[in-house]
Amino acid sequence: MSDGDYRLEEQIGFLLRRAQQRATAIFSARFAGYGLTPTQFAALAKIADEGEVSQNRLGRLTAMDPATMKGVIDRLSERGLIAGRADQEDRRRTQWRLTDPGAALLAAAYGDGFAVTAKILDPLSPRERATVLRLLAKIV
Amino acid sequence: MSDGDYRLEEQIGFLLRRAQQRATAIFSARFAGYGLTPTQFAALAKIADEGEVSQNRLGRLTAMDPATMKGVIDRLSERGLIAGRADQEDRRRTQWRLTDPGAALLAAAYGDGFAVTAKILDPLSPRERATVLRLLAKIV
DNA sequence: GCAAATTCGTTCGTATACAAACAATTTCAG
DNA sequence: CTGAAATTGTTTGTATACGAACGAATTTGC
Repeated sequence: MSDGDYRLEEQIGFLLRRAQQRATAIFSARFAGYGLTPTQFAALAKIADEGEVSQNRLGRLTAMDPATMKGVIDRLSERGLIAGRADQEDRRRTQWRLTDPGAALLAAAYGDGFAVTAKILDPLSPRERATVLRLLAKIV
Repeated sequence: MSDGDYRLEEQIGFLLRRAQQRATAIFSARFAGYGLTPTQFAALAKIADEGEVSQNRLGRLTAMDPATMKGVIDRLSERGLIAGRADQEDRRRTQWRLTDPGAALLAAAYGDGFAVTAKILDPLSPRERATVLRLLAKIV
């Protein structure tokens, strides 16, 4: 396989990495005031959806492995945005829910979440936006 | 903005993060024998393209900031895959090139790079593959 | 020419991301 | 019922990723 054939800029992996860099940058700019990262926001949103959820299950819902999930949970918990309790039925589990400040912060932030999505997709036409979402969902 | 409106799974940022997780997993499985990460492979491929390249310029070509680039350079250099020399014309710069073992490893790995790309795109039709590359290039 | 601005590379701190190994607990199979 | 298997959460180590601040060197603007 000759060198000249491999064009990094055309590889899907490289494009995905760069697209995610731009997406994260747009998110960070918009969420600087909240002090939330993309993964932290995803965790809060999913806890809100579930009402109460175990740590590992939250990890599966937000696509974080257990080790990563622990760090995210620890930081949200230290900030008082979520609270955990030991599960009586399964003593391995910790169930997590939003605190009132966490719910209030999330409620205020949802609109910015939509704004981030809109800005990331801004270079595309409405038709292209639907296409890219559909194709990405297929390769996930 | 009501909670129920925000569906994490449909946000472009979340899809990009999950797609990249899958891409990285496929890369890691294929490149386990080389002990190369996606960014390390990208750096080697770009150094090969350039012949000789400064650290910051390599970072721009591979989409890594200077702090990240340093870590990647250090690990490739410690393994003897690349070698650096002080630039006489601009004494702030270090110029990097492949060593013979680095060039040999890269030559052997190119084919696996194509295989990774093919496997990531496997769920898509040829037409869809071209579309997703084109749309991702637009949002980068 | 020369001060200001920029560039190059480094360092520190924080936050994902994941492999691997682990103890505690629960579930499953025979 | 009981030993094996699976699940839950933790810890350690390695590797991106990037903001911020920094000294050294170079380029720019006037």
